[in-house]
Amino acid sequence: MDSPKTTTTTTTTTISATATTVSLSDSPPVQESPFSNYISNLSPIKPVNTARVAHGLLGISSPPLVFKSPHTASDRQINLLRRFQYPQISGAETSKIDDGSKKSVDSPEDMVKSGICLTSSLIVDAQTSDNVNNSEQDQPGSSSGCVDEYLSDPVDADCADSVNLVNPNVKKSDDALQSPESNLTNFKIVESDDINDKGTKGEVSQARPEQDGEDPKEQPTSENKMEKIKEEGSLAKQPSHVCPNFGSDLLVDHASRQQCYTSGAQVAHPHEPIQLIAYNGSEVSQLQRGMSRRCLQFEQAQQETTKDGTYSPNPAINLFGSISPASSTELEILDSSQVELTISSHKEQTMTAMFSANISGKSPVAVSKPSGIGLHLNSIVNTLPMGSGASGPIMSHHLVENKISCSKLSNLVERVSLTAGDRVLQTKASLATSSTTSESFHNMESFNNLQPPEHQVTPHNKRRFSSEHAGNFEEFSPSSPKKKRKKASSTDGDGCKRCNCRKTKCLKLYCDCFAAGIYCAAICACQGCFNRPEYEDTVLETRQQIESRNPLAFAPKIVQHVTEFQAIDVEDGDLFTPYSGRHKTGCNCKRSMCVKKYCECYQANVGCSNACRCEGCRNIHGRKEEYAMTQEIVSNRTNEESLEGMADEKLKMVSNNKFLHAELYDLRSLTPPTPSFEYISHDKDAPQSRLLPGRYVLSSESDFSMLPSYAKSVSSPSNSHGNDMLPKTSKSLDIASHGQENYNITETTGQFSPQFDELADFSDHTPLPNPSSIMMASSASSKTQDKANVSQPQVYPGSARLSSGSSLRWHSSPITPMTRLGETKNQAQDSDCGLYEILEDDTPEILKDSSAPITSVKASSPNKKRVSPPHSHIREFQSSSSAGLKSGRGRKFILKSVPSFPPLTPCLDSEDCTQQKYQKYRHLPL
DNA sequence: GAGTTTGAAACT
DNA sequence: CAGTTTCAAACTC
Repeated sequence: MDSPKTTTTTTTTTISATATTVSLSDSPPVQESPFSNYISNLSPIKPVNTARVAHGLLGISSPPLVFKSPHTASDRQINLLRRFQYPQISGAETSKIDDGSKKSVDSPEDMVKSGICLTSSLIVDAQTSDNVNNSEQDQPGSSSGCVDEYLSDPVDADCADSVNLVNPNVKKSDDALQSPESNLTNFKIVESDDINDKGTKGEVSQARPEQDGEDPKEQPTSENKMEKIKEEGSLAKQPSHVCPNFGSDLLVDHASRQQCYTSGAQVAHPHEPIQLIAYNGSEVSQLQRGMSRRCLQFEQAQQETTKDGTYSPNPAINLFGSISPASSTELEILDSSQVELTISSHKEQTMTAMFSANISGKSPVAVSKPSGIGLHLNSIVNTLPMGSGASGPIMSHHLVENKISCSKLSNLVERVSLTAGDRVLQTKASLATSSTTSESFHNMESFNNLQPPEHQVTPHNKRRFSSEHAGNFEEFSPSSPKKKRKKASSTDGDGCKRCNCRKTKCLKLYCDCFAAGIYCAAICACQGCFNRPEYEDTVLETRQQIESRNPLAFAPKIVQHVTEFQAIDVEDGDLFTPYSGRHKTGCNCKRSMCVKKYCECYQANVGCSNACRCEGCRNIHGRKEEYAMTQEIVSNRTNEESLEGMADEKLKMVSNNKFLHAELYDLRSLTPPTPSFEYISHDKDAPQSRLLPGRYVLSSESDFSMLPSYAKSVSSPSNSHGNDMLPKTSKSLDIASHGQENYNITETTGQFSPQFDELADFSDHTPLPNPSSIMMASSASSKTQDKANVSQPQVYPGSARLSSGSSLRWHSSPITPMTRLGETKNQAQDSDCGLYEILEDDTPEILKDSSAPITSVKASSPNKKRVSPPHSHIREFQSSSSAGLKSGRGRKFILKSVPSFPPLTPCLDSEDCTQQKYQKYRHLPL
């Protein structure tokens, strides 16, 4: 298959196909002529196939959602999953194939890379799909992509992903049509190659009966591919880790794959290959991590589990721990989003860590915990908030800490283990450094990742692993309940939950794990835990009971809702204004003043809202009063905007997005602050930031002015930083528009950003071509930037955006990203209204209230153009990331990038920003 | 590490 | 729906 001839032809075909596809995409594909048929096949939009694919995917993937907030399972997630799967696969195979893949990839991918992504998502998709479809070769190649490719790919991948996200249909169609042979085949092949597992194939086949017939073909093709890969592999850079790791990696990958396959998300995407390349290391690790983490996907999990018959049909899985396929699937889904976001950011950030880790060689230990990813929206939310803000490294460290707590790994090591991107980094690192080191490291990670966090607790967790499975939680609890307890703080860096339940058996919402829809892990210090795969039935029953009482009991507590400021410009640019999350039911704090983690709002890094019944609210993320004010303002804005600029905005809309954005920003700046706004600013410090919409603040100056007041307020510790940040931020913003430069600047910004809302404001104000760019700049952490520079230099402005988005993920994502992502993704895809999306699902009534207005605004007025300035705050960043997600709904890359954020960020932020904040808060009178 | 505080969850 | 109790996390020492 891989013969050069084929490749060439394929490429050519692909090109033509691509062009054709593009045209076709718009109109129903012409099926009559063979050529047209072929093209049509390539074309992403085919209902029939799509349906089919959807079935497989949906059936598997969707159900598993732990949360009822159903949206999470959306196509997008699936896509994400797919990505991960690919990466994994690619990771294993890639190692073998890398070089070959590069070659093959080069032609096809290059085209894609060439900026197609930027040019048009459709085109990209078509190409990617075409490439994949046309020749299986391509996929492997893409997947296998060399390190460089990986680096470059990320962007492309992002683009593709974003595209996919944007047009789920397209993806589906592509997958269904094209993938069946190529993609599916690849997967199967890969699996077969890697593991030779019947189960995997069987699973896949189950997922897609259709494919059964294809299998035979696939294998041969796979073999061919493999051969090619091998041949090329020598040439290619090959991520050293990949090949060497096989033992572990393969297993891991396989396991993850299986899960994925099982879930059905496994369906390969033509696009994914590229993505895979990009994400390879990180994604894989993350996936594995996610895998390791047991999620309760209650209903689905059961079903799937039943089907599978065992949590870990594959030996590999078993090795790592019992992971219910279903759960894994869900996790993956959730994780995938996170991972994706995380990956890019992690890649960059992690790079350093990776290297260090590699050097240290402690990596194994570090790996212990899957960065993961907790996966539940709730968990995510919670976790994110925790870490909101700090620098990438810190975050990683933070995350790792949980893991590390048990182990005493160096920070570096921890970092390494933490980041999903590690692999990527490793890959890179391996290139730079000796492959061996990276390899070992990778292997370790993979195992660790796969292993449940519990095991991971200690570097030697692996050992436990077996025991763990065999034994119940009890085994663990006895081991070190106390220790665990302490460290076991509610969330791991990853966002994984840990509990210390003693009386509830982890079957009540008291248990964070249970509440998050995940099984307790070894890390948990719970006693008499029934929240384990072994007691799945019990868990499900209990869950149902609880749900019967409160259908939203397992829904994410933090709902993202568009705030006024969050205004969305979705039309062209898909600007996603950051949106802030709110606690679904609000808090009821009476003595903590919402400045301690006792407050769920504060804990989630979200401001208090009308739903809160708190007393003396001083939530730095936004006071309850402020929230009310904001709403008022928003309503006012809406009115004003609708009146003012309907026509103007439309005109602008017509103009380029950049133009539009810039103008919008300007307009915002111009827009006189609403009285309420001013009032708010005066009144409140930190909270104010939130209230202060960027638009209100005309210029950085205004921001500065704001800042002082803000700083004055004792409550906000960040103020000082904020001041510093602002200037930097502004710079970063300017630069950001230019592209890669952003990264450098961004770094500085990123560090600060987490804490400051102002940044968001700036970003808003700054006339960046794309909001995403802004986001990126602001969000990107120094580490990320560095990495980006190194790894992503390839990326171009357009791509940069994407990448930047990823970087943002780091910073901003922390909050709810996961949750949001899941929800958002689904929602986004669903309808045009990215904004609505959030509200829709999870947002409970309360949120709806706030949201409703927004949506109305959006719909009614051209406001969309305006990118409402984010709330200033860490949240804002996060929100921004989430915003990205929203954008995703639109179609843009941003979405993808946004989703990815969430996972890791928290950790990063957590240390720097969070701690600082925390300390400051402590000072606050409580 | 033990004990206290806190607020959500659960219960009445 | 409100009040009380239970619970586990967050926090303090």
